[in-house]
Amino acid sequence: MLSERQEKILRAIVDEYIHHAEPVGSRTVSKRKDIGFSAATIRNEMADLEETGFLEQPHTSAGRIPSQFGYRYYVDHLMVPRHLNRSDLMMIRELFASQMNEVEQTIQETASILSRVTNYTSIMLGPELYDNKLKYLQVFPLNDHMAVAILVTDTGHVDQRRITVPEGVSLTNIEQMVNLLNAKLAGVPLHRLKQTVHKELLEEFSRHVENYEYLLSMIDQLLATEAEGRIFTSGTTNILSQPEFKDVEKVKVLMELLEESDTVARLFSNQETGVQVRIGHENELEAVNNCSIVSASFVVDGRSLGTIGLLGPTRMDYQKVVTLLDVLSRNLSRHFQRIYG
Amino acid sequence: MLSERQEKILRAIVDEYIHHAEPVGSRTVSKRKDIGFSAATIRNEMADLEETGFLEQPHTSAGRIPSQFGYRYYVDHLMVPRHLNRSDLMMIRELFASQMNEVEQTIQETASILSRVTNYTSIMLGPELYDNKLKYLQVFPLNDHMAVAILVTDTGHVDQRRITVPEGVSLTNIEQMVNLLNAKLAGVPLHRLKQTVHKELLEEFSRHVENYEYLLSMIDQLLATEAEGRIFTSGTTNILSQPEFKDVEKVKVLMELLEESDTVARLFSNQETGVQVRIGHENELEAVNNCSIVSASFVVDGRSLGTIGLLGPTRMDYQKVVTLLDVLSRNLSRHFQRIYG
DNA sequence: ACTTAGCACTCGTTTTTGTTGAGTGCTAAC
DNA sequence: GTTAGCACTCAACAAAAACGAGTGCTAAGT
Repeated sequence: MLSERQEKILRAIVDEYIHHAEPVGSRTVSKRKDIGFSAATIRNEMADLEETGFLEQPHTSAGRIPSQFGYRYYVDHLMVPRHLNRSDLMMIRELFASQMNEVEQTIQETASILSRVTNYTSIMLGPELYDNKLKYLQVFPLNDHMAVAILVTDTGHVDQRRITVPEGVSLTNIEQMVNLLNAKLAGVPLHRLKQTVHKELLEEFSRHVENYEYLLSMIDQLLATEAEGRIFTSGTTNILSQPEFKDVEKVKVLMELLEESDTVARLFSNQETGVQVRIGHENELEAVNNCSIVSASFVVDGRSLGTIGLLGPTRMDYQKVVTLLDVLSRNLSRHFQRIYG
Repeated sequence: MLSERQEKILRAIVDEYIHHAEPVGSRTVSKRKDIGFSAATIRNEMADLEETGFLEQPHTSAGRIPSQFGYRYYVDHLMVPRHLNRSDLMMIRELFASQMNEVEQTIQETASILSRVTNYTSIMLGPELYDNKLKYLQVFPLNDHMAVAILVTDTGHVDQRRITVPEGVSLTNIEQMVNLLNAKLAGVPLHRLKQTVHKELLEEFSRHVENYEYLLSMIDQLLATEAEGRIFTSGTTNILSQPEFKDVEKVKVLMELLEESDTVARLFSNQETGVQVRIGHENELEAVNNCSIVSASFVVDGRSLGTIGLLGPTRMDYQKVVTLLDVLSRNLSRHFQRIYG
């Protein structure tokens, strides 16, 4: 356990390092208002803190920087959630006061604000459409061999896909099919559509719909569950402003990671309630072992609808970021609750 | 005018520099198979080429690098469009052999291939929906105060938006409205929808539709022409592999530029037929004065449908890039022609 | 008249050496 | 238990030296 004085010193060092990105020396700490001890005393404590693993020394004659363990302690016990400043609050107020009907739009703009306010890279995972239920299905023919299919889900998401119409299928055929599908598939989760058709409806089809063999390929195109682009990022370039990423090689690793959507999804998915902080090695992926990821999910009717998160160096302004994500996720939850509820 | 020998030398230098990114010395040139002169002779010619502005010398005792003027001459007169290698050709074949019904998907995947094959950043401008004509309009109510509107255009593009239903508007109202709008707006270009309603249809509305005042706000939401995300990029991180961008600051400038979609659209828009090469200062924007942009547009029924382009350092593999863009744009044109035609 | 070997010279890059100063650990005094 | 003082360490910066790729010029060769 840390003494009160040690905590004071650790907090001071983390604060200092977060803002100046340079090893903190004993003198710097002792000069702070909230510290009443001489540099020498601090030095002794710092040596202890290093021994216990809270601090590290880049080299013998340098100041100390927090270890990842130190950050963890800071986040868990030392930091005081800070109030947001006026202008940031205003931005958020305005965002949610404006009329945003589209889920995607809301998410994208939230991400944008988040990255602008924090100067980190923000990432948002949109809702999994996966288990949304089909509400309505429609097909518009475009010409002899092409048509547009539209799937509306219970949450109001619209999925569209262009499909090719097989030779020998008439408009009436399509209509019949669509009617039948609508009657039978309403309420079925998207990811089970195809399965349901193949297992339960084929027979029915053969009885009610002419030419049904030709229609099969069309149905399959229609019901394919697509790999969806539900990831939104903003402020990717902010990474470039961080001193820990002045080396292009490091930037590259991160950027490439951000381009792989499944990796990002895995990295940011967050089942917990409240704000979650993952520091350095607490992240599975090696590429982000010197980064921190802070995330929070937003919830409608008790079900997680998506996640909102930030990616930055381990030297992250946790105080600010945590309150910000807390506020934003609550706002998002409320916002979507109002739309869906 | 350049002598044949000078052309040979210039070509050699550009080739060499494109592949090794380092100033080319007289010895290196003289050692090439296609050159039959001693280093001393080359040196003399090089001095001349520098005087005429085709070459530059980073400093006194370094080799020469092509000037932007030199690249221009190379592109216009010296380079021989190279055949694509087998594996690249295969990739392209496969791409267009696969069934791609979605315009967006096609474009995105083409961009992806383009960046992988070239190791530059690829950018594609999708079709302007702007003057597509409305084919069909539909509204699905989601609950008492929300609905989804779907607009299908003559080219088969589907636009969707979520709208709020004003207090006091009934389902019947909506149906009436949609029917009337469909009857009156079919064939009107998207960007003139709103205008058309306000100028020509308001009176008609008041006669045929109950509660039409309440519906007005809904119509406006419905017909708003949105700023569309028609830009696709791929391989942004490739920039980071170029030696000319080993300085983070330079990367930052470019990356930030790539995040502004209107700037990108302006930079890449290309009205010409065939492949267009813009070298360094030939680009208006200062931020890309040390970059080259090569682009080609694809065409359906004589109308440009979009542009496909590459962003890289002025030291770009023009031979490869030009043929590649040529092939891809032709393929794209043919592909879309088949779908739309 | 053109080409080329030879050589002195230039200048960025790399290596070496020297200097500085922030910061430490330890000791001894308070 | 706290703090002033001091010797010590070591990265960072700067100056100096060595290196070498490449040039321009000259003079000899064809």
